[in-house]
Amino acid sequence: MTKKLLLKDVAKLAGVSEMTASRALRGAPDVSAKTKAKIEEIARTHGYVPNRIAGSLSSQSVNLVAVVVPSLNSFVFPEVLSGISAVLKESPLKPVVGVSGYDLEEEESVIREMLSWRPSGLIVAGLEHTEATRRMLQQADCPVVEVMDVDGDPVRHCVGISHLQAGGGMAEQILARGYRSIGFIGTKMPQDFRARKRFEGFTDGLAAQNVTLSDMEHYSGESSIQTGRQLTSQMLARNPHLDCIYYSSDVMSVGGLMHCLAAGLSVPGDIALAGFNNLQILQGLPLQLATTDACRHEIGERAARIILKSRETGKAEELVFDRLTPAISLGETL
Amino acid sequence: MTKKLLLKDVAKLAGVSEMTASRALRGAPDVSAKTKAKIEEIARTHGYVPNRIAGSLSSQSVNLVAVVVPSLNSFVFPEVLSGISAVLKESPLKPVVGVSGYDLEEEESVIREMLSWRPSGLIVAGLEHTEATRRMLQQADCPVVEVMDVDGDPVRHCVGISHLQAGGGMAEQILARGYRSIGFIGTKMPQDFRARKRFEGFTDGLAAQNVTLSDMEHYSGESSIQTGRQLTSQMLARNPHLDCIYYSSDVMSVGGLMHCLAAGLSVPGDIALAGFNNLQILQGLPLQLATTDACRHEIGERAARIILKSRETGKAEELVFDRLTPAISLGETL
DNA sequence: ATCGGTATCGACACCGTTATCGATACCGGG
DNA sequence: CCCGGTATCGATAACGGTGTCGATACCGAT
Repeated sequence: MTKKLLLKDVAKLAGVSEMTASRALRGAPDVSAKTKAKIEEIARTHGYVPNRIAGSLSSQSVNLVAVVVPSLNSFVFPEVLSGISAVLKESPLKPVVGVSGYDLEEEESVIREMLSWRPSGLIVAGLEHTEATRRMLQQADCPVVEVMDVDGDPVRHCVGISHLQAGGGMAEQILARGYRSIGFIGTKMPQDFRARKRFEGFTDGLAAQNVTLSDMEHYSGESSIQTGRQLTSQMLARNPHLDCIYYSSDVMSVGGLMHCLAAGLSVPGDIALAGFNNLQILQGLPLQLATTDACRHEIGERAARIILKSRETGKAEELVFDRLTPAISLGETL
Repeated sequence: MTKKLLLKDVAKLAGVSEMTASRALRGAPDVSAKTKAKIEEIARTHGYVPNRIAGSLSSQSVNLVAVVVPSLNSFVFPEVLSGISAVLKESPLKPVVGVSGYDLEEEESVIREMLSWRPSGLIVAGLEHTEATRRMLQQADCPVVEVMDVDGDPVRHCVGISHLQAGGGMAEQILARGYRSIGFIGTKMPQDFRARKRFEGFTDGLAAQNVTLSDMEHYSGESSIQTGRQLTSQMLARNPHLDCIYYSSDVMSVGGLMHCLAAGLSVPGDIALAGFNNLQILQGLPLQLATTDACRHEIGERAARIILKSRETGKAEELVFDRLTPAISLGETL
C-alpha cells in the first residue's frame, strides 16, 4: 500500500501537465494519440485510481442514479433493479441502491443521504413519503421517478401499476369462478402500502358484488413460505368452509399451497389460492399458482429511460405518468 | 425547483459565517446552542441538502462502505448485506452495493468505480479476481475484506466458509447414510467459483471412500425451482437407479423435491436430496431439505466489524482470517 | 481592575480534479 | 515566405465544503 497516487503524479511521470493527463484518462479530445497511450500506460502500471469525488465536484456531474427500495430480501425489488441496470448499462450512469426497510423515516434519511451525493437521477419505490421527503424530491435538481405504484399523488415522474386495480381484478376473477367464502392473508400490512392497496381494491371488488371477506389475517412480519403455510393452516382451522384465499404475495401463497398438500386438500377443488407478483423463481411447483404480474422489470426499464432522456435533453422534461397493466395469470389454483 | 441552495446561502440567512453554519449542521463543537438551533431551523425550512461531494473532498473522508456481490437475485447476498447493515447501523458508515454479475471483468470495473469514490472500506464476495483487481485491492487505502469463501489466497482480510469443506462434509453425510449412486446438479457452474469448490469437495469426499459420481449436470443458467425440477427429471430419466442428488443450491433442490412429488417418488426412500445455503425463505415445504448453512448473516456482520475496527484504530490492522464452520442440517430428505 | 482560561466564531488555505481560455507548434495555401 | 487555421497542450480559477488557527468576548478569580 504505497502512498496514494494522484493525477499530478501520473502527469509528472508522463512529463505532461495535470490537465493533459486528466483529458487523456477521460478520453476527452485535444490529446494526441501518442501522449494518450503513454499516459494510459503509466496510469495502468502504477494502478492509478482517479478520485471521482474531486472530479465530480469540479465537473458538477455525478454519473450515479440513486435507487431507493424498501427491501432486497424479497425477489421483487432486485427485479426492478435489473430492469434499471439493463437500461443504464449502455450509458455512463450506474445505479446505487439504498434500502429503506419499509420505514418512512429511514427512507427520508436514506434519500437525504443519496441526494447529498448529487446523483443524476433518483428512483424511489412508492408514493408515500414523509413531508420532508416530498420536499426534498420536489427540490432535487435531478429527475425523480416514483415507481411500482400509481395510486396516489406523485411528486414528479411516476411509473407503476395500480395496486387497487390489481386487487380489484383478482376479486373479479375469483368471483367469476363462483367462490364466495373468501379469505385474505397479508404480510407487512402496516408498512407495505401497496399490499394495503391491493387489499383495499380486493375488498372493494368483492363489495361491488355484495360479497364480504369471510376472514383475514394481517401479519406484520416478513413474507415466507413457512409463514404462509402457518397462517393458512390457522385460517382454515377456524374457517373450514373457506373456498378461496388471496395472499399479499406469491411467497405466501406458495406456503398456502404447501399447507394444502400436507393437509390433503385439493386445490382448487377444496380451496382456491391466489397470490401476487408472478415471481419467476417460484415456477415449477406442483400447481402453477394464480397471480398478478407486477411488471417489475419493465417498471425498472422505463424509470431508467426517463432518467436517461432527461439527461440528454436539457432538463425541462414534461412529466411522465406511466400506468402499466397488471396482467392476471390464472394458473391452476383458481 | 428553486436554484440550488449552498452552505453560504444558509450562512448568510443565519447571519453567520460558512464555517459556523458548517459546524452547526454537522453537530461539530464550538457552536452555541442558540446559533446552532437557528441555523438548523433555517436549513430545514429551506430544504438545504449538504453537498457531500464537496464535504468529502475537503475532509478527506467518505462514510461509505463498498459492497460488491455477484448478484441480488438469489437470497444469498441480500442476507450478507443485512448482516453488514446491522453492524453498520450504529456507525456513521453506510453500505453501498455494487453488482458484478458473476463476471470478473465486470467486477473489476465495479470495484474500480467504487474505489474511485474513496470509501471507508470494501467488502467483496469471493477470492477470485483479475490481476488488475487484485492490484487495486492491495493498493486501496481502505480496509478490504473478501467474504463468503476461504479456499484461496485472500488479498487482505477474509471471512467465510470453506466450500471445499462444505462439499466434503455433505459427501460424508451422504455416504454415511448408505447412498452410493449419487448425482450432482449445479447451476452457474462456469462462473460460480464457490459452487465449483463445493462440487470439488464433494467429489473428493466421495473419492475418499472410493465412490464416484454416477451422473452430473452443470447448467450454466440461473438457479430456479423450475430448472431444478427439470434437470432432476432429466437426470432421473437417464439414471433411474440414482439414490441421491446433491444440488449446488437450495432453490434447485426444492425443484428436485417438486419433481419427486409429481413423479410419486418417495423422498428419501426412492431418492435422497441435499442442497446448500439453508435459505430461511424456503422453509415450510412438505419435507425439510438437507442443506448446509452458509453463515451468510454472520459473515456480513464480521466483515463489517473489521471495517469498523480498522476505522477506530489508526489503521495498521493485523490481518483477519475468519474461517466459519458450515453446519449441515440433515432435514428429512437424507 | 487585571489576568488567564474557555466558549464562540471567522478568515484563509486547501482537498484533487476539471472547465475555460490563452499559448504554442505545426500545416497547407496563396 | 507569410498567414490563418487546426491540433495540442498548460496556467489559472473554480467546484462547495472543512481543517486550522487566530481573533474576540466573556467569565470568575485574584
